[in-house]
Amino acid sequence: MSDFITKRSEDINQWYTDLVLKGELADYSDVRGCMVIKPYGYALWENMRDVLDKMIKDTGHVNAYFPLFVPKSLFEAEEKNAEGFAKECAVVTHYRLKNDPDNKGKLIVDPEAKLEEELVVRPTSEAVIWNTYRNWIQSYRDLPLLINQWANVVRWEMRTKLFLRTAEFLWQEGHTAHATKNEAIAETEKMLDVYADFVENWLAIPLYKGKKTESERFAGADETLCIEALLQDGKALQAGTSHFLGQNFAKAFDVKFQTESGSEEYVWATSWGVSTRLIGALIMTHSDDHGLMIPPKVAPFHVVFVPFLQSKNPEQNAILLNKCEEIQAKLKEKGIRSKIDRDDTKRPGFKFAEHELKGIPVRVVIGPRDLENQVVEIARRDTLTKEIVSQDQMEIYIEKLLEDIQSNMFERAKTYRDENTTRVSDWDTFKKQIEKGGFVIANWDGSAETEEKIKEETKATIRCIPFDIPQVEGKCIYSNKDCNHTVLFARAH
RNA sequence: AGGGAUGUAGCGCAGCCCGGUAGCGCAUCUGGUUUGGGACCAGAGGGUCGCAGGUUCGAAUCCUGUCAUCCCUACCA
Repeated sequence: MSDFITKRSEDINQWYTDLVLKGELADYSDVRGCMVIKPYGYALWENMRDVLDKMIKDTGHVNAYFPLFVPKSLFEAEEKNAEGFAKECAVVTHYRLKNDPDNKGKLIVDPEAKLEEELVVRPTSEAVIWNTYRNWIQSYRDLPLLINQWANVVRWEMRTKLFLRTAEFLWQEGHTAHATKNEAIAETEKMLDVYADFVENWLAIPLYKGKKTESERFAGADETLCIEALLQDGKALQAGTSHFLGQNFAKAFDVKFQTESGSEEYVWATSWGVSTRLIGALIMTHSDDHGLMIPPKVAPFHVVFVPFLQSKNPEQNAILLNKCEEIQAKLKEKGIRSKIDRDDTKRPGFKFAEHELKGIPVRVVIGPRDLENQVVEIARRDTLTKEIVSQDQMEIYIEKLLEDIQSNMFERAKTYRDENTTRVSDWDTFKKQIEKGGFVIANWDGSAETEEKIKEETKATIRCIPFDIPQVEGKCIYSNKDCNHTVLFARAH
């Protein structure tokens, strides 16, 4: 059947693409490198966004919106940041089209309408925001300034992959200004914890938290903290980052404030972001050969009802649908989102497969036999098991079941992650382990040269210097020098 | 950006070598029989063959260019 998806064991990249397309999360567009997020995928994003937005606000931040376009002169003000993004920027050079005199009905760029200064389509908003902050910050009383924005950004990628790497993507970016270095560092750490909380407890994706090495650091940052996930293809994925920007942007944009004692100082900055890439992480962490598996806490629908409708039996259909609506109303009181599959042209087996493909956590099946017996059949997506449950108190059963599914999905992902995290101490084992996939814990001498050599020879990078794995004395996996940096290696997306 | 492959109906493909009326399967629509794990029968609709040039009496087919997608490298959230 054409609707079947490729098995993970056959081709995991095709499996992933099948899940996104056939699960109706997104579609390819006719625009290079850009995708269309379909209603079902966008509903998932909205749920994720709403939860995270609340967490960001609960930690004292407010939302604002800054322009899509960045004048080139502003963009280049912070040199390291500009250099880091330069080769993936889309640039607007003209502001007008006109009719093509040689080709009726076609348009050409009007050469008369060249912009005096080119506009960079934001790959990130530090430049525009810091240029604005200069005007907003005069005194220590204006600090801290804690602002977040939900926006789209563009990074001109050569090779794209649905959700995981697209030219345009949606994200949130927080940009904060502080009076002291310590306060900015605390903010950087706090937001990393917010991300970790969100990703582990809502998306059910286990993480390693840590800090980036200098070579993996965000351009323009003094320190980059990150959360790293392990996907089912054995590759690591940076799921979110939080940057301590020092005074780099304050100096580049001349953002100073007057202290209580009257002196003038540059402010300290942070920025932090997560994107629609998290949807890719979610898909690649939880799904199986039957399709998507969406954690209940962010699923567009918690429950789908499949009544056994028969096109020639409208009376019975009405009774079945009534029963579904009755249960649906009770579920709604508990905050459980559900939908009823009212299609009477498809057979039940087809529908089961369809809803499994879309990853709906719980399926409630009800037919004439169940009506007689006052029961329903409840199937859970994570284990694919079914149970017959009495119709009274169903909403309590389902509420509990959703919690079980959420925690089971996290535990299962954590087991996979832990089983694929290996500590090694010799180079041969290191290479073999990297080849197999997963995280490899090893000691590193701290030098960029060693890091680079390891990358050249194994394609593995240092994902982070992890916070939750003890730093131990030992010899560097590559150079054999004594050292005490214990780091996390993996091949990454 | 480099190497390889592919663009023909909504999807998956055949036809191309050897130029001569556009095909198949799935999906869709209509009617009927079905319905507790991806139903069956009959009929119907749907395509400027990625796009632009060229060769030719004639191009899906040959030639040139171009764009896009997929895989492998490089880069990246």
